[in-house]
Amino acid sequence: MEFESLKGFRDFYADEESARREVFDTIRETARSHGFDEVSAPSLEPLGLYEVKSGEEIVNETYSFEDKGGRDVTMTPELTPSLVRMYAAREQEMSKPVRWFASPKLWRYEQPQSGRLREFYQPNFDIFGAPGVEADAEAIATADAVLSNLGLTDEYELRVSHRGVVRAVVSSLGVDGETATAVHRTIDKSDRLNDDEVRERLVDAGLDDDGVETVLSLTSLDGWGATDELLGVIDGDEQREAVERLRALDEALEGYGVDTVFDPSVVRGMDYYTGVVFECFDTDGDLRAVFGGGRYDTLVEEFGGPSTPAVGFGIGDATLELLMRSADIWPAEETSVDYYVAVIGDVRETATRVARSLRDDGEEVRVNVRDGRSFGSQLEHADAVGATKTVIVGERDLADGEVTVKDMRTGEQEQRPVEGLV
RNA sequence: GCCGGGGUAGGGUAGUGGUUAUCCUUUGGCCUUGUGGAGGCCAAGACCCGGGUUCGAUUCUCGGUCCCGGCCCCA
Repeated sequence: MEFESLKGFRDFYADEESARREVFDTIRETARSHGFDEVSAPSLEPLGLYEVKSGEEIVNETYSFEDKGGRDVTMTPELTPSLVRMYAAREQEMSKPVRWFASPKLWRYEQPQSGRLREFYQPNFDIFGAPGVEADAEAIATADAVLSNLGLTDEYELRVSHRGVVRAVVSSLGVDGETATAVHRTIDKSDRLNDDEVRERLVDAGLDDDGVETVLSLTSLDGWGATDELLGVIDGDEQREAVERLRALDEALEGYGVDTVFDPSVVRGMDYYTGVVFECFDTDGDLRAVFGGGRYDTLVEEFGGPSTPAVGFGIGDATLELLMRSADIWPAEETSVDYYVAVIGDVRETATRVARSLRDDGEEVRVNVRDGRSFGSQLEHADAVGATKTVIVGERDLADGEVTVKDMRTGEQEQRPVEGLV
């Protein structure tokens, strides 16, 4: 084979695409049932769109190039900046809050790994113009509904935190720049590290003993009961505000019947998050985040729009597939069709008419397009392509103005008049 | 960007420094243009790419590439 697909890019053959489509249909239906309107955005954007607030790492991991007009452009590595741009451009004509759903393909130039590819799908849900905890809860509950509608139950866990918590802790340490970034990352990683490893990283970052102990007392917190203790780590306005918000969120989610856990190690990579942040992991802890999101209340304004609060999340398709496969609920990879029209003898014209009338009636129909194929072979083919029924159009029946409709599963068949088959 | 393990027909595999590279499956044809999922027969289909060593490389070696996994980062 002379050519193959690029590293980290996938071919979806019919069976695979059919399974993927089934999953995405469920996601789309969940979006609709939760009142999100579907939009879509360009796949190529000006590079500058991501330089504003996505974070340096994201920009380094993009497929970027100069186009023939000398513009620096980028294959979209995430959707939020595009949505924010779209929102800012038309916000005046839309009734708030605005709820958008989209399921774009995105691209990142990274080393492919389990649950990570260079081209992937990422269904996104966003709410613009609702500042309160009700919108946070609605976003998280929608994310939860997506997974439960897909058939997942206790295979996943929702973890919630607030950027204000980490921000307050870092500012109490009196550090900034690289040190602050290193502290962020260590907190983010702390779930997968033991205390000694966390301590080592913090010392490397340049924290003094008090600073290290402050961060450790934060990362050792776990569960909603620990929100009280947060105020013991740092007691300041920002911390209190974050704690109150998280408690209100927990309460609001009760109404949805959605369980979450408070986990101060949830930080999120995007620089634009400002408040509540959340992510979802498999319960076994083997996979990357299935989805992640949070509140970004300043991004719209930074993109030239009016001050607009926003909250949203994105679901990575690769990890979702891994999780569904491990739960054994990935849809069957097979294609199907309602009818196969078999042709025996010189009856092409009638067969075509039969196919047309079935299609006009909304059925999915595959008609034999190879004259001279043996009848046995046609039945075999009908079976192979997943036909529910086969209409046998043959000279013998046609003498009586009839065709035979065969149920491919039971093998039962009945004679039907050609006219008025439907 | 870095590190480790891999690459034999469409899928799964066996094997080898030297005749025609194994088996299962698949695909096409026929038995079979009026009854499929079974069976029989026939056919198609592969040593990732390039350099080196060698009389000879699919096999050894080096580089690349892709896949799998880990780090960084992240969905």
